[in-house]
Order: sequence, then structure tokens, then C-alpha cells
Amino acid sequence: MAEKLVKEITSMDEDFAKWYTDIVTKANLIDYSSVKGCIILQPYSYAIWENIQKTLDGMFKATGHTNVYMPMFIPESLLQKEKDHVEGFAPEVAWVTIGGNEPLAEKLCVRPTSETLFCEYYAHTIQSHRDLPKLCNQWCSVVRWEKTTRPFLRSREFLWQEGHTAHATAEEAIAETERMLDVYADFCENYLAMPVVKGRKTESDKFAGAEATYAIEALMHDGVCLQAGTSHYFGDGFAKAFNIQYADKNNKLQYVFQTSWGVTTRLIGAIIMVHGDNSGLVLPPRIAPTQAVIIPVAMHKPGVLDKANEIYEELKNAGIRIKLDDSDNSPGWKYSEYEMKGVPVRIEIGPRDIENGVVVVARRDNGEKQTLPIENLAENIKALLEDVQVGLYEKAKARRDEMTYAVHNTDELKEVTESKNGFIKMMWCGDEACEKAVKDTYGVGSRCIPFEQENLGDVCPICGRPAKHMVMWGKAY
RNA sequence: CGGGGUGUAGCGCAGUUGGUAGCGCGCUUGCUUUGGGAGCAAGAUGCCGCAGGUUCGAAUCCUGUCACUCCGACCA
Repeated sequence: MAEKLVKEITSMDEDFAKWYTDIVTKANLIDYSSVKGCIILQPYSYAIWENIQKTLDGMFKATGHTNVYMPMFIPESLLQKEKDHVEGFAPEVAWVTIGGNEPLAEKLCVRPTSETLFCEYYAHTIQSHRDLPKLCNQWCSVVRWEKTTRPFLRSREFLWQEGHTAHATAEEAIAETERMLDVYADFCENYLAMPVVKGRKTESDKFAGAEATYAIEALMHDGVCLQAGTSHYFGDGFAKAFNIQYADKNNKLQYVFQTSWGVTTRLIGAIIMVHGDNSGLVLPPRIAPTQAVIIPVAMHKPGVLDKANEIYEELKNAGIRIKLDDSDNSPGWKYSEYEMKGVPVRIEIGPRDIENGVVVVARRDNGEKQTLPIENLAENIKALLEDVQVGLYEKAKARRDEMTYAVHNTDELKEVTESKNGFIKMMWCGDEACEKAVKDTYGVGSRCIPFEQENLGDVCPICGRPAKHMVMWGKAY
């Protein structure tokens, strides 16, 4: 009854946008709230976020960072201290102007990001070179009043983490910026099974107030690019605007050098669009709230539920995030439900299996079914989860590579941009006019200047002047 | 911010020339079922997005408005 299964969600090849919104609602990831662009994270997507949080938080702590919490309100005067920063964010800031029944003397911005708050804090607490480096992180939500919104990818309020650090030297701050980008790339590849391209943003695409912005870029199933995380180097620009100074070893006052870096619940959108298929979500085992689900078949028959519970206990004790669904829905219903929810492994157990001392195991990534002995099941399931994790990464990487096109001249650029989506590698002279021309004429923007450069020619295909970098171009969410 | 689409039961949708609201799924109860979204029976559920207007009478026609959604331009 394959027809009946796919009827539930739109085919990703027919209408990718519809497929995406079908999944976020039908896999019970989100619900829409009554405020545009503000989504309800249902238990299932929040559980994914908690796993992301837990893992990343461990990685931040391992690199010496500590968590803090800043207020969610920023006085207008504080936000305005750094000119580029306020200009970049002003168009999408939400303001609080009334407290209780009284108009406020100074309006308060609902944080779109917390650089200014951290700067105020650092100005208060950094006095000596002994106070450095200052390595802080914050888990919170921020608000950006977006005009067009999409669940996870662009909402008006979203959850994220923002790291903010202050260092004695520029070199140290730059090293921090790069280190945290590496942490993000490591996390995306090893936990989310999502290959990323590390690179630097062009001048026009930098974070408001940054001296340099680094990013990891991922490619979605439809060939559209997604910025999955950013890491910014601020130089001493914010320090000068907020007067963050320390006394160095010679008792001379110096400005600090700062960084910030963040990833958001957008990563959940990325997981959906990198791994999902026409049966629904597909979750990498290392991030899946439920790694394996046990579905008892004919569970009213004697011994079935007992055996299912026995297996449940064994797998749970082995450290597998396991769920036993003994609800009275039919087995077929459950198969579809957990496929929709992307649970990596399904374990079926019925009277026939019990008789033979086996279970039927199906993997979500490729649909393969196999029969495994109940003996040593935990070991086998663990190995299988590992297989799925690696398999998902390999599959995503192969697809990304397949959808990455090296372009050497404008004819090729025209041909590629008119016929397909994907990453486009092409040389660039470094002039913003050429960057804009690519965007205006061919509809693709610069995603980043990858750290891993290739030489695809000596000149910029747009203007013919000497090429400076290979740039990754593409359409983006 | 431009262009389209949609608002009717929890969800998905019908609703004819205007006559006072229906179907499927889901939900509740009971029995039978259970290896790919089970069957039968009996139930419950409506500010027809909101506000005006036309009319004896509006889910239906008119005006306004709000929300959601998709496609573009801009942004995590």
C-alpha cells in the first residue's frame, strides 16, 4: 500500500516547500502560534534541540567556555553605541515602549543578538590582562522581526546560543573565531551527519559590526544553500565603542579583541532538508530523541508484551534511547508514524519471532529489513545505529558533491544557474561590483570564500581582471 | 516589500441560482482485530477568520480588515 503511505505528505520532488511544511507539522515538530513567525516547538523538536544543546554545550565547556545569562532587553542608547551594528539590526528589531500602563522613558529593544549587552558587561568586569581571555556563552532566544518567515529556517523568535569572547590580542581572537567554526563543523558532520563548507563571508555579507565573518555552509536536498553557523571576529571595534580596556603587563591601557559565534534551531531545519525523504523525517542516530522503537505485533497474544518489555529493558540498559510503543494503534500505523518521525531503527517483535528467538529490524535510512537474534541484540543495534549514522553522512556528502559545480566562465555559469540548483565554485576578483553582477544576472549569491581553495582559472569570469579567490555561490534560504 | 493562494468541527475538505451546514480522518464507548496507516455498531464536536453593508433571509453577494501560506527581493 505504498500509495496510501505517500498520500500523507507531498512529494519532495514535486513541491519541496510543501514537503518541508508537511514534515514539520505532520512529524509533530511544530505547531503554529497565533503570532506570525513564532512557532511552538512541540516535545519532539524540543527534544532534538535538547540533544543539540547538550552536545554543543559539552563541546563549549571542553574548550573553556562558561555559560551566563543576559537580560532580554537592551536600552536604545546601548544598542546605538556601535554604528554598523545598529544599522544592520535596526530594521528587524522589536521594541518595548510601555511598562504596565506607563510609557517608558527610554524604549527597550528585545535582543536580536547580545553583543551590546556582553560589551557592557565586559566593560564592567575586565580590568587587567589577568581577566583575559573572557570566554562566555549564552543559551537563549532572540527576536528579529522578519517579514517572511518559515518554521525553523526563519522565525521571529528563535532559540540559539551565542558565544562572546574577549582577548588580549587580535591573533588570539582570530584563533578563537576559527576554533569555534571548527567546533561547529565537527558537530554538524559528526552528530548531524551533515557535510559543511567552512569559509569566510565576503565584505558585503559580513555580520553588522564584524571585521570578518566565518561561516559553515550546507547544501539542502533541493540544492539550495543554508548558512548553518557563523563565527565573527570583531577586532577592537566594539571595545572602542564600549570602552573595554585592560591594563597590560606594562600597566598600559589596551583595548580587547572580541569574537562572537552562534548556531540556532535552524539546524533542525537543516536536518530535515538534508536527510528527509518522501516518507518523512530521517534523523541521524546521534541526535535522534528516540534511536530505536520497538513495535510489538499481535501484542494481545501471550508473551509478546513481556518479551517486548524484556528487550526494551535490555536496550535501555545498554544506553540506547529506546521506546516501546504498546499503544493500541495497529502495527502498520506505527510503522508509518515512526517513519514520519525519522526514528533511525525499528524493531518488530511478534509471536512468530519469539518462537524463533529473533526480531525483525528495519532501518529508516534505506528501508532495509533484517532478522536478528534476540541474543546480543543490544550490541547489534548499537552497531546498526553506527552504520546508519555513517551511512547518512556518506549519502549526504555524495549528494552534495554531485550537486557542486565548478564553473570557469560566464557561459558555464549561465548554463548551470539556468538548469539546476547547487553549490557553484567560481573564481572572483574581489570586487563587490562583480559579486553583485553575479547575483543580479545569474541569481546566485556568494555563500563564502572556502578555506579549501582550488584554482579554477587566473581571471574573474565576470570582469576579466586577475582572480583573487575561489568563491562558493548559490541560492540560499 | 511586490505577486499569488487559503480562512467552514482537532486535521483535511465539500457546500449548486442566497433559504439557516455536511463528508472523510481523528476523538469517545463497546466488541472483534493486530507481520505496512484494521472492521462493525453507537456517540460527541461549529462565532462558516473578524467588522460593516445589501437582503424578508448571507458560509454564499459587496466593502473593509486580520491571519496563515507559497513564489520572488532582503535577512540566522
